[in-house]
Amino acid sequence: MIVHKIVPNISVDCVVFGFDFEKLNVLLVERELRDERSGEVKIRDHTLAGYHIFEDEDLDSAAARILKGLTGLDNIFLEQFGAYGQLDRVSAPRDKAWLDYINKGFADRIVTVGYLALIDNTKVTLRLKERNVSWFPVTMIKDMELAFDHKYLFYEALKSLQSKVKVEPIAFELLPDYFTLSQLQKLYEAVLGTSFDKRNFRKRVAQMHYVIPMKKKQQGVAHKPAQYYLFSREVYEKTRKRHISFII
Amino acid sequence: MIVHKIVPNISVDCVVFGFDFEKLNVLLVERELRDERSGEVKIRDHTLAGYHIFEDEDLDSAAARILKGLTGLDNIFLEQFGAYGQLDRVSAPRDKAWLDYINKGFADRIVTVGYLALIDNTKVTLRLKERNVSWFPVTMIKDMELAFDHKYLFYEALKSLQSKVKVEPIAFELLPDYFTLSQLQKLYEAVLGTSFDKRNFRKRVAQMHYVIPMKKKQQGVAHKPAQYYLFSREVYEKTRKRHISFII
DNA sequence: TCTGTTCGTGTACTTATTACACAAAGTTAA
DNA sequence: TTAACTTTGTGTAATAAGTACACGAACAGA
Repeated sequence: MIVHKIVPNISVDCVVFGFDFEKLNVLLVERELRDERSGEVKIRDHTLAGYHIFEDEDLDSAAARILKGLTGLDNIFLEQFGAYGQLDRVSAPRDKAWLDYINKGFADRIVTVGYLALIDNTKVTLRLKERNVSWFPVTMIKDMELAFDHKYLFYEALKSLQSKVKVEPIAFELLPDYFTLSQLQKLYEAVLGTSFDKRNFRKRVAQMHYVIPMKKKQQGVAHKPAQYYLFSREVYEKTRKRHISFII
Repeated sequence: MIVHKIVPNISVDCVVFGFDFEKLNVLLVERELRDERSGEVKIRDHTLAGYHIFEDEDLDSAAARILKGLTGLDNIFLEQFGAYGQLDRVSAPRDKAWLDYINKGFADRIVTVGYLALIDNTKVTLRLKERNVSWFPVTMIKDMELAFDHKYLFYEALKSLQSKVKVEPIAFELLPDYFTLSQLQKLYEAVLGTSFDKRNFRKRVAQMHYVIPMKKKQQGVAHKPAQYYLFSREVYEKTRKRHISFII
């Protein structure tokens, strides 16, 4: 087994989003510190999925490694949303206590690179419960305690997702290979926190020639079955408008 | 004088853009290494404006410090465009030789945070020649030798500028407080590498109510004098469309 | 006063955006 | 087998935005 040396002052943190066809969720890891003798819980809160980078890996690989460990998945959509180096980002008392406790030789001053990860919920679910990892609706985060500056990082990631989703076809990363238009609409609504008119939304999608109806329909639903669609990256690449001209 | 300790494995690099009313330029620092005895030039190329961060400053401050040193200006528009941590980004022979030469205790493996800086050319020019710093047209970069991975970083910054300029009113950071519509158009054209129809461009600008005509006109030009305009951030903030709905 | 230069404007056509309501196709349960 | 339930899928009319395209007006300088 190869032992990797960590870089003590550089980490990556992944904000992992998933969509359950109802709402947008984020993956968090529970953090718990108990008093050695009394067993009393001293810290119980949540953190993003993150860790230090290794000396022999680059940033993207570090993020991919962390996600692989957490979800078992490779080839997850991963994109940076920023680097964070505030002097006090790791220095709250609870966080210092935690770092003392795990005592892995991390520095006092850690710069972290934030990664946005989008995963297709239908491909995962299983391996999560092995560890104290679970999904939380993004609307719930505001009321939660998060470690370090992770609540701030989460909102940075969400903002980044919201702007990217308007301009790149990344929403499909959150959906299975085929999906209905209602699911697509719910996804956009969940990400952007708005709602759309169904007919107008579909008119728009109809202009995206890379969202292609399949022969398949829904089965076994207690209502008119919906048509399935798929996202074609090839068609996207070929037909994407070189929108050179939407100034603000 | 306070001596700051540097963080040996974290730097920031600034891609500083300026606009001279004709073309888009980028600020580069000349790097020269001569043989100690013969005086023979061993390395002569250019680098971005960058340096290691200090232990007692955050990333944004480090970038601001570097720009202040180079241009004398405070309050420059500064925004991250990414973090770069490839294992080999600093290991080309010429770059190793350089790092040996300056011998400042930098690490072999440096993660850098890229900052995009936009400056109003009319406010600077002076202090540049103090140091071996000068403007280069962005179109010339492809034919230049740049240190480390700085050519790559430059193109990353350019891409980031190109996408941001379509969606945020940051172009104005590159212009003086008042400007003509032709200057604004030339700027968009220089940044995006396209050209626009004059009438259509103006129709568009007319929808941006935060671009406001002033009483002033150009003077002393050998043609019909142009109206000056200004950018109002207040009006922008008030009237900006919450464009919740431009899916791709 | 003539030349050269850049400024500033309008129209006709096509394409997108918005607001809004109801029948059709399934399942389930009586 | 029928009725109730639920979600799907569709169209129109009116407004706004995007595109392609050409010429007179205002100034400096010779």
